[in-house]
Amino acid sequence: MIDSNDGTAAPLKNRLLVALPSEDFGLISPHLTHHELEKGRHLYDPGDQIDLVYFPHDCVISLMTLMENGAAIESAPVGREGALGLMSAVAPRQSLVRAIVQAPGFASRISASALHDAWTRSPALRDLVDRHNEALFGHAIQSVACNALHGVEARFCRWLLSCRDRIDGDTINLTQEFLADMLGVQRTTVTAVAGSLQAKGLIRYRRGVVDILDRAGLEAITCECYAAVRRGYERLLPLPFG
Amino acid sequence: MIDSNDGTAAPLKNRLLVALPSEDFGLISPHLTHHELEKGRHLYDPGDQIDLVYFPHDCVISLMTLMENGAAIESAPVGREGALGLMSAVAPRQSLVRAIVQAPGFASRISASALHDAWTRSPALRDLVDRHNEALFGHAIQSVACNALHGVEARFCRWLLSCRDRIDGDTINLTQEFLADMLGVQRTTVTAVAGSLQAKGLIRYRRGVVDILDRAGLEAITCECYAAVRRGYERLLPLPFG
DNA sequence: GCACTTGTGTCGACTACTCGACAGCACCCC
DNA sequence: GGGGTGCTGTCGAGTAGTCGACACAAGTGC
Repeated sequence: MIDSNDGTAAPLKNRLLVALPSEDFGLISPHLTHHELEKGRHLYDPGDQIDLVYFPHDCVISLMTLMENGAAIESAPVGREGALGLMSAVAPRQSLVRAIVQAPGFASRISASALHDAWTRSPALRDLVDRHNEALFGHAIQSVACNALHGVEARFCRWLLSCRDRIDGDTINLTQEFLADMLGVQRTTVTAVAGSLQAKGLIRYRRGVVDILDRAGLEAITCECYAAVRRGYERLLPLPFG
Repeated sequence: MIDSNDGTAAPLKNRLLVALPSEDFGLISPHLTHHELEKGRHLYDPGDQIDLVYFPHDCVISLMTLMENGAAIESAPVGREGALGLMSAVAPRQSLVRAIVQAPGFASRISASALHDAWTRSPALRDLVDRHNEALFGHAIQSVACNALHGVEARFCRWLLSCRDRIDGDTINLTQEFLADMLGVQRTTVTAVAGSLQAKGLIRYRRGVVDILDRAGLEAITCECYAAVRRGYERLLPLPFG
């Protein structure tokens, strides 16, 4: 448990923080604050200086690549298996993406400068940062292939499963419109796929809410990319998903 | 110029090596060897331990994500703006991808352990590695979006331009079959697009060879991703492309 | 000069997804 | 409880790209 900025305490679910040896965690814990992130909040836009690093506990942050025409598509999600802005622990960095809170929840936050100080003193932290960056890169390159080769249904399922791995519970709050943006497809296509998955009994949905009913069933029809990325995280990061 | 392993000398075109201050370069230059890489050679497969790091001078290495069905699609290219296996300077790493020589040419090579030694002693080298990894990540996430949103013609042009930036000359040796794999599309689609570009006078091609006739014309019909990635490299790495 | 291999052109049926439009329903607010 | 807003369902025309098949041409080796 860690102290919250509003006086309450909350469970420490972020895998990176949990994985740090206690003496190393002690270097950053005095600077960590606990925050509730509301859905839809923009944490960074491309070009923004990364001055705060977020360690999600039960929220999901989407890294969105922006196009000139205003389209924004998810390049990678960040949840309890990782952190947002971790590259700035090494050196000051600007964000390459728009980071938005896709699933609301709690995250621990630290200033990039405090994290950098700890980074200079903790080999364990440096190792963790390297591994995380490698896993995130692995996620990105798998998605490059996935978006070129796999159909919308498989990617839809992959997205749901990835999200599910990072939150508590089987209920995801999102509209079809939002998911269409994430996947870079038309909303009508999402409607069609969602209807088909519901007909198969894999999910149930209503206005702005999707319930996962049959996780194994989703895994059966998603593409190999889901498992490949997950294996990548599990290999490089000390602890499995929740 | 650097000495080659066969007694000849060759120009040092790799931007990372050129950017290193001379005292830092001195740390690695005794361990660098010069090699000619033939087209199609597999330098790494997924899971291989990265024991050698390659700094291309005028060749291009494709990082290919492999799928279970044997499909291999390019996630990112590496040329004179970067290096293959640079993450292993920080700590031992396994390759996530298949790395193949797409355009033949020369590269300098160093063992991962020698590079790591230099890395521990050279802040300039550490900075360069970080910047390179960041730029490569930027490339990957742009490609995630590009593959989801842009048509084959735009991606075809983007690929040609990216390749052109990393070699000397306007002639690229590749078959349509090979390019179809790179882009993750059918060969017949590549034939159609190539024919259309040739009809517009932008390229000329014959069996296994593509000549770029009108680079500006290609830039006009490629997607914004080409320029975005190039800007990313130029911002993070010290020197512009050749 | 001939056979062989390998790369390219083309055709046609098919599918996945786009894009615009509009109707209807669910939920929220007052 | 009624009105409005925003989410979802659906339709239809259109397009981009798939997939298999086959003919042909250009180089390669002998």
